[in-house]
Amino acid sequence: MTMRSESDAALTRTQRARRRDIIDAAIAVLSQAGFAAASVDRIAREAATSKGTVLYHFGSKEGVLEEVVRSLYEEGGAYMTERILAASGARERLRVYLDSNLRFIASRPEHITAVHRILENQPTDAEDDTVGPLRQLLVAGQDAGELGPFDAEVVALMIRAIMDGASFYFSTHPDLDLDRHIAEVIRIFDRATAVA
Amino acid sequence: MTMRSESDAALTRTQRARRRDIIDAAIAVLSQAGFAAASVDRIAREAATSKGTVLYHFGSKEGVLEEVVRSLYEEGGAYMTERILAASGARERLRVYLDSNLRFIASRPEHITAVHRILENQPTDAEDDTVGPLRQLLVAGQDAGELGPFDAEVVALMIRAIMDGASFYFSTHPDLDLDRHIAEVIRIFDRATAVA
Amino acid sequence: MTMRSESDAALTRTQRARRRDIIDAAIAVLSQAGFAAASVDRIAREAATSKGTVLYHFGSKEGVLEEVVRSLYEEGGAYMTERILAASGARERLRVYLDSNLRFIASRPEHITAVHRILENQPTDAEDDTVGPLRQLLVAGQDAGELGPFDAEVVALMIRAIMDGASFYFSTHPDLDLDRHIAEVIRIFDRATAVA
Amino acid sequence: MTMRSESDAALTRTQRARRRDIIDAAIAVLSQAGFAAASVDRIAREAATSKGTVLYHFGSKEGVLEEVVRSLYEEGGAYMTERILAASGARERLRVYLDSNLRFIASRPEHITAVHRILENQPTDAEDDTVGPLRQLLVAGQDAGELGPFDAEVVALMIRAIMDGASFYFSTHPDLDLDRHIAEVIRIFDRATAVA
DNA sequence: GATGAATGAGTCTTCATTCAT
DNA sequence: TATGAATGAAGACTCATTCAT
Repeated sequence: MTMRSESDAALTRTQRARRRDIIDAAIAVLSQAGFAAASVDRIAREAATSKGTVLYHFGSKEGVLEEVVRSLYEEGGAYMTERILAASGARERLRVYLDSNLRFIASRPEHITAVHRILENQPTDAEDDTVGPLRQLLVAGQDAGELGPFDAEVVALMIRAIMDGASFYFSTHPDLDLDRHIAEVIRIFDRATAVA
Repeated sequence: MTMRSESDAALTRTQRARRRDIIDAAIAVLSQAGFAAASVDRIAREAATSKGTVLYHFGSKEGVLEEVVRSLYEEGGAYMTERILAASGARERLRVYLDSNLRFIASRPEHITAVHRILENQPTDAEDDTVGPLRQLLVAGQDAGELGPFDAEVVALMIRAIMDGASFYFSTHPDLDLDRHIAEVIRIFDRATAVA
Repeated sequence: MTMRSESDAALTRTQRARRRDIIDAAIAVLSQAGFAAASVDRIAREAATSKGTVLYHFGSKEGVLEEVVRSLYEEGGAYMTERILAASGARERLRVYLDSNLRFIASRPEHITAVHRILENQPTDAEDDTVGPLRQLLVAGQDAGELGPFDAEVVALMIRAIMDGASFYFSTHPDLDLDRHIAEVIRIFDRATAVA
Repeated sequence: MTMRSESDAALTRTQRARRRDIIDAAIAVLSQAGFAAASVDRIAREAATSKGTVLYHFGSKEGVLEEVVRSLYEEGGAYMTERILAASGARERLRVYLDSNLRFIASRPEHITAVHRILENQPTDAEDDTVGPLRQLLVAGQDAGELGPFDAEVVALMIRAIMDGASFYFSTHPDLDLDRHIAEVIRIFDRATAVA
């Protein structure tokens, strides 16, 4: 074991870069070749390194996949949370939720596809958490009289389903008019949640 | 050949019944344990038979999975097509589309989850075909003046995404009030596609 | 078990024909597709029957292969032995040996290829017996002063090797001038065994 | 990288040595137990290693067998080609061909048997190439007036057949007098190809 | 007599992981 | 830090054989 202090920034930076390379490679293989093809060896070759090195950095294949998932959530949270919190009013917050979510999805379709494939192939499915905050947002809007009397659970589910479906559609339609697409989704949920 | 009564089923399974058992087992394993866990051996044990028997009847693992997919499409087509064709007018046809689709999904959530997992783990993804007919239905309604000036492609995609998401939700919420859920979805798309 | 007397010629004839069909199918598969491809199932399909039927008639796969070998030896013996015994003098007998052997090989190249493939893939190799009679023929000729002072063992081996090689050559060169080929082989061994 | 002495061989096998071990094991199993018995597992055990290691080094079973064939051709070419080219005159060249060929066969009968078994069990058989050069040698000798008016194709085939048969005979008769055997073969073909 | 169905043993191959260097 | 080598577990598939009908 080599000694390595926290302040040894040069090495740490190298290490981080190498980890980033491997995660990027994993994302590329997962999104382009599918879950079954994403072996440690294939990811290593995509990252121009060796199987041993991948496992040296992440301990196990599961470690790599967890980092692929974690980093997406981290980036997604950073991207969306402040935008949504900055919005005032439930209606505006819903608009920003849809807008920032779809823009984030469009900005990294491969990463999102990769995470989908990982989650679909894992026994643990506790995705319900992603619906909770959204439902709360809607219910708060209804309580405040800003949003109409729709079923918040159903609408939240619809929105989640549309977000999940969007990544697949975006990655297969690179020439999409994103602004128009987003505007249309917002318009429809504006109508769906209107008070009148 | 001796005549066999229906009640003799335990001893004299016909080939069709054995195939059905295996397909049911494959659906159960795929939906409950995921694609990666769905080995031929696991499916065989779930069907209370042997690996060799599964491959004897279907030739290969791929043959089993293809039959899982095929049988769902067959059943789904039979279930929905006549209902939708029977409807008059684009608005009514859209309602029937949503209703029959969601009822079919709710009637066999495991089968649908299984097919999702198979398609997600296959290289070839040409699911766009499922959006085409729906878009045509919407455009026809717009041309006839029955439906408003929304973006038919976007709405069709939203509907497809919601259908795809529904099977997961239905299978994880068995106590769901299906009628209410369906009514809400229909209400929202009624609004979204309203002329005014 | 059905009763079947020896005089029940109709059934016996059927049975013999069926066995013959299966042996012919085995020969065809072995010679055309190789030993590895010669599964019971493949042989059965080639014979337009079922795996169960093949095993019913021959007990095991080994039984089929043994019959392929046995029938060739039987036919070969019947074809060659009387011709060779009818020849007078060692030199003439050697000529007839070469001639009848090569003609027999040319008459059923597939059967001979099939037997080669079987023997090559069996642990038991006691092919030396085929050289013995030939060596005796040569030695007798030398003792009688008809043949020269060559090494009988080596010449016998050469002849056997040429016979073995001939079947492969004959089956890959159907347009061969057999008479000329045989004449040449005889001429060479006439010279090789000449007294002077 | 530490310097390693030759005597350190037990601990630090180089990849080439390990590959050689596996090829030797494959040759041993093929020649002693036959093609059907030559499973990857059996070869691995013969090489005192594991199935995984064999496939790690050669990629597939086919890769192992190809190397068994390739290495024999390489060694045979190196052994014979220079000797034959060094000979002057067709008659002398034929003698050297027979001599070097038989000596090479006698020097590694197991390897040759192994290659025979591999080629016999492969669909593609284009062994005719081995006859071509030999026939050319004979025809050149006839054109030069050194060799008599025999059928070059037939004689070439006879020689090839004898070479092929020799490996089997040599491996089953380890106490053979090789020099005498070779001398006899050469004598016979000297006579067979004599001008007079 | 004949055959469809079933099965267990054996084969090749992939792959995540461990380890020595 | 990095990696080549090695390995065992698991998977899909083939196939000879058994058995009930």
